[in-house]
Amino acid sequence: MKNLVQRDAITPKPSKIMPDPASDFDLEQFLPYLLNQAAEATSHGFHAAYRDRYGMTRTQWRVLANLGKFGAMTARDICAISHIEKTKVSRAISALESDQILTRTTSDQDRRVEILSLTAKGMAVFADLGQLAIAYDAALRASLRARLGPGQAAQLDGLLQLLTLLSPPVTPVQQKK
Amino acid sequence: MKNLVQRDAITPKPSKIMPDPASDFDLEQFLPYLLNQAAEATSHGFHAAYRDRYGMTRTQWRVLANLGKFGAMTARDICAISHIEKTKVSRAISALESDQILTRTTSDQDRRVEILSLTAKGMAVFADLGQLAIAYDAALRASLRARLGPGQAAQLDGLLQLLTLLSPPVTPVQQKK
DNA sequence: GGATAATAGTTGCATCTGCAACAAGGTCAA
DNA sequence: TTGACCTTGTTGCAGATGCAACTATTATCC
Repeated sequence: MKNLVQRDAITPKPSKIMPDPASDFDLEQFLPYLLNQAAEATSHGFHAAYRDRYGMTRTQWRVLANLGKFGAMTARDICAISHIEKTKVSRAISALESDQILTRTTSDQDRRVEILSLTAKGMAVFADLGQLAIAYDAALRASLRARLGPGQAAQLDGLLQLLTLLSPPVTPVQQKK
Repeated sequence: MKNLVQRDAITPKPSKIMPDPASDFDLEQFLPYLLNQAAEATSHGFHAAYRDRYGMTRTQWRVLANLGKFGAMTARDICAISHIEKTKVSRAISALESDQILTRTTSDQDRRVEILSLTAKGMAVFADLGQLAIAYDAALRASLRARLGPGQAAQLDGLLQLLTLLSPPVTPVQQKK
């Protein structure tokens, strides 16, 4: 490895002097990278909605959206459904509780568990943001369809869901400790 | 909205008492959400690689990958290519410099600009992580193809790139101030 | 029963992040 | 050349995050 000196000090392009394993890797085709780019780009546009209107975090918005969509459930359920870290969920719940968006009730069957349900205010906020989300999503998909035709665009959801399901088990790069 | 009390105290399923605009919104079809899920899931698997081996951040890894792939460039270029916030890039660069992964040289033409180039060590690290990334990506895509057939799987990259390009202009939900 | 392990959720702490404000250099025109 | 303005990159700071360790409760199994 010692001989890999600054390449542009020698030749403008990578020379064939020695096989360069790094050059096989193309960032722009690396799936995690592409997904992150697309996720950041699309999320950022909607960020203003929950932030400016209700001072909410992305995590808070997601917790709200899960409760709004699926009804009362526990923090654990939200973690399982959304794949968000439990501490993130825990803190989002605290914040949403202080803002009177949701209430917690300790379960009778299992007193470790707290059942979360939206307040009337929480439901109203969800309804409001839900409307905006629908519009935003529709605009995104319309642009996609306009450029790709309905066929390709329609497959996106399935691909993404599959990737989400697939990923945890897929060959971990290296043992975790 | 007042009459929407805790639903499970009344009926197990949402009643039809009043039209509920929120119910039109389906989180599981919201593109930013789907993308984030997939991005988090796939990125997390690779996280261990750059973290455990080199103590690197996701941002640091991306800056490294860009420099490795495209050669010497400025912080601004990295921002433009990767759509990462400039402060994030700035701090990643500082960290990578302390770790002797890259060096900065002030440009002669424009002394605001700093040209970043990988050191020999930086190239070695990039080569190492690049190998792992290729394997990881290949595993992901193989699983995709196995479940969807080569046709659909092949379209994913294009869809994601398009989404990334498309997103900034797409109807901002609300004016930013 | 009672030790042991598992589970739900929280907290401490170090680090990372986003945003606004900033310094330093460049551009351009009158 | 001077001043208004743009651009590159950094910093201050408040807040968000990840991870490990923790409490409280329930489950398991001898």
